[in-house]
Amino acid sequence: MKKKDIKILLVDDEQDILEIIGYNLSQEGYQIVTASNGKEAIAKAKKEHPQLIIMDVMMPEMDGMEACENIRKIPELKETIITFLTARSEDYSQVAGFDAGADDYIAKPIKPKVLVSKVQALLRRLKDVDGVSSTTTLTLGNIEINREEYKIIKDGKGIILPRKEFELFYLLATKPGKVFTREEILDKVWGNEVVVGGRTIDVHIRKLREKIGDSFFKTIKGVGYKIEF
Amino acid sequence: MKKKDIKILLVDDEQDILEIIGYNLSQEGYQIVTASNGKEAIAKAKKEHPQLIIMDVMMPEMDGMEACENIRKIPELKETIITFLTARSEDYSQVAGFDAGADDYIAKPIKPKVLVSKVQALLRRLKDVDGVSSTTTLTLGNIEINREEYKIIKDGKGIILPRKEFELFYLLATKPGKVFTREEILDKVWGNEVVVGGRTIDVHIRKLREKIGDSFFKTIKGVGYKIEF
DNA sequence: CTAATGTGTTACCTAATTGTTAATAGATTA
DNA sequence: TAATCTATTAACAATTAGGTAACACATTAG
Repeated sequence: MKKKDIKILLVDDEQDILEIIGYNLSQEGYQIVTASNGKEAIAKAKKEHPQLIIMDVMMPEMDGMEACENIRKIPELKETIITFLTARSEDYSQVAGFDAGADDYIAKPIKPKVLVSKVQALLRRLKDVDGVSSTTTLTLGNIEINREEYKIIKDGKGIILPRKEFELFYLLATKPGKVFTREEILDKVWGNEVVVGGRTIDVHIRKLREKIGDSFFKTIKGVGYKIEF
Repeated sequence: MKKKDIKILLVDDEQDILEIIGYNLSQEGYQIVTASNGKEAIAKAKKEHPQLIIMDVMMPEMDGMEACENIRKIPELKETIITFLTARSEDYSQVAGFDAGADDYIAKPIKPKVLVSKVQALLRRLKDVDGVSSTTTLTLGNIEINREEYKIIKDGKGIILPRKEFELFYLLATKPGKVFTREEILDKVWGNEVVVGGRTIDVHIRKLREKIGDSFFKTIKGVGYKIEF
């Protein structure tokens, strides 16, 4: 999904804030929709199906919490990320409207830069922003890979993998059957600047074979590795 | 807490505004106390212990900011919510106000209806306004987390946690199983601008492990921490 | 058949990460 | 004001992940 396909709903009763935030985010290429109270927010959310809602907690008519609860009840908006704008308060737990179903919060006063990077972080959860896939759970056969929990579940049993092994396995699992060349693997798991020796990948594959099962990993000589099951 | 037990201190140098706001809020059943400058505000705040202070920024003698800072220093008034009245589109005052310890601000010109609902939203933090309980407890397994009292109940026994420890535990508990990166933890528990040393999180995790039980907390090396039970 | 090339395996080293304790400064409470 | 609590840091210990060397094994070309 491209940035310009992402719609953000801003909800605040103060025009100023809507303008400032709206300006900054539209500069980034996002589509902006605004509402100035909870009721309006619900209506717009229904109509526009935004991917992200940034909403003030304190608002007349219907406050953010309430609106959030209502929005959460709408099936089409299950995937929508809702984040609150809250007056500063020291405590995370007080502020985070988790019962209401919020995903995150942003504390006032708002610095545009912070806001933008926060929004980007939130949207990273969505699939393929700018081509970078970031799905959280992969399932292949009897194996489940949970990125959020950093673990895999095979036949109901959880297996905890160290970071590199996990990343490697995860990479291969994103496209079962596809052969990943060593170069590709190095690039994606190790990063294109790191230089490692020639046996490094093999050793990691070895460990995966040990932990997950030899049969899953196929070596294509002279080319690379793939996963099969 | 009932509405009529809630005391609101209004501070403004214009008699008209005090009257209008005062009238509207007392109509709602709140107790109103007024002051016409910063010094008076501090005195009344000390004496009356209002739950909420609505204060103009621009005032003779001592302006709102200064008064706010002073009030914040008074221990008994730690819980008091302070909100400013500001002329519209002075985002300067927003930022500065928060620095002074304000919780929110209301922009002039003030529409009574908006004001009333905003006040209600602000007071929602207080327990049981109009009998609407806002007590929320998270429960996971045999552990109950009560964020109103910063305590958790494990196997019937209450454990009181210091703020940070509680916030950290609470954060992890909102999504059991999910791995929270150090970055994420810092952002949410410590705030996005605070910089703390490298061992701070570990130490807090350690204390939680001591108090709640080692087995709940999983370290994912190179990634972060998660709760499991 | 033998050399050349690529991969598998093991054991080991070390650098990065986390755990632990105690000390200190700052808050908070009595 | 003293007496506690908290949050943070510093210093050091423990752990583990990641990487490599060294060699075994396999495959293919000539």
